[in-house]
Amino acid sequence: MPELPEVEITRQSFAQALCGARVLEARLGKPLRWPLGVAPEALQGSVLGLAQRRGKYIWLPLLAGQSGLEGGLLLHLGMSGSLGLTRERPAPGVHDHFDLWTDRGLLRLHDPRRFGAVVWSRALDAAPAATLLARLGLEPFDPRLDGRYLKQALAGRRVAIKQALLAGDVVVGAGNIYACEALFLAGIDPRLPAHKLSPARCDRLVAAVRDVLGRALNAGGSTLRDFRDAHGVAGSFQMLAQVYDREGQPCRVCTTPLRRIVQGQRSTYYCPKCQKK
DNA sequence: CAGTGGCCCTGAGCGC
DNA sequence: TGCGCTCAGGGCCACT
Repeated sequence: MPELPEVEITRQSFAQALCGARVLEARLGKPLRWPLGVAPEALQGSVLGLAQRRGKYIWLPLLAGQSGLEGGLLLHLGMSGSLGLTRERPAPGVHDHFDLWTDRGLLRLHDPRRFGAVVWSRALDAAPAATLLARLGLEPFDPRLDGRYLKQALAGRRVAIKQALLAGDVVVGAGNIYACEALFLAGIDPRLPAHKLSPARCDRLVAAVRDVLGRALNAGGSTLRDFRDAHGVAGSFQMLAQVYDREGQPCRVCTTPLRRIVQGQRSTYYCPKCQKK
């Protein structure tokens, strides 16, 4: 479900409300991608700081308060995760795998596939958080990101541009849907070897990534499926997918039937006419 | 080093 | 209605 816009909207939807909240209890369900790394009881008494985002990770600072542990939780929603913030604390369902019960309500991770994670770390710049974030590329709206940077970062990389974008070690945030959409907007064939992008096309791709992610953010997260923020509020549907999940359907620009191919075991959708090598 | 494929897990959708 | 198959918005890791 969640690419950068969805993660960011999720973060925004609970960050203020929980900043300053005291942890009363933490509970784990089934194992997630990685172990929490600390006994849930140890989180009791900590005070939550303001949640931050890096790539598709959310960092929830934990301040020691009177009796708690100092550090934070690094959260990832994986493919199917979502966070909910509620006043009450209903009994957990089978797919509710992490609860943070505070004096301001319940933050609950719901994640059927369990590719998501909640990992305790003593600091954002200490292991294990720092290790997980180490290989991330620039944030899409980082002013240092421009065509020149992209060109240099892609130098010597023979993988297809779609896969380079998805890898997240150059720019973070564009997952499978938005990577397809950005390449369509930029008019670039997803199979093009990354190092072959001209400087002009690097400029266009940076602009396209920002455009797609920015519009999804403005629409309140996605747009494309069933995303809801931590209050259960759905995103608006202002951003129609141009190519994603539209195999065989006419390109909205030129009416050519769109194609689906597989790259790195992930589906790629593109327009064979609008997107060039 | 860059690139490839496997894998973690559950649920939805489809053809038969 | 049920079964078996494929696929799904992510990303780490082992291996070549």
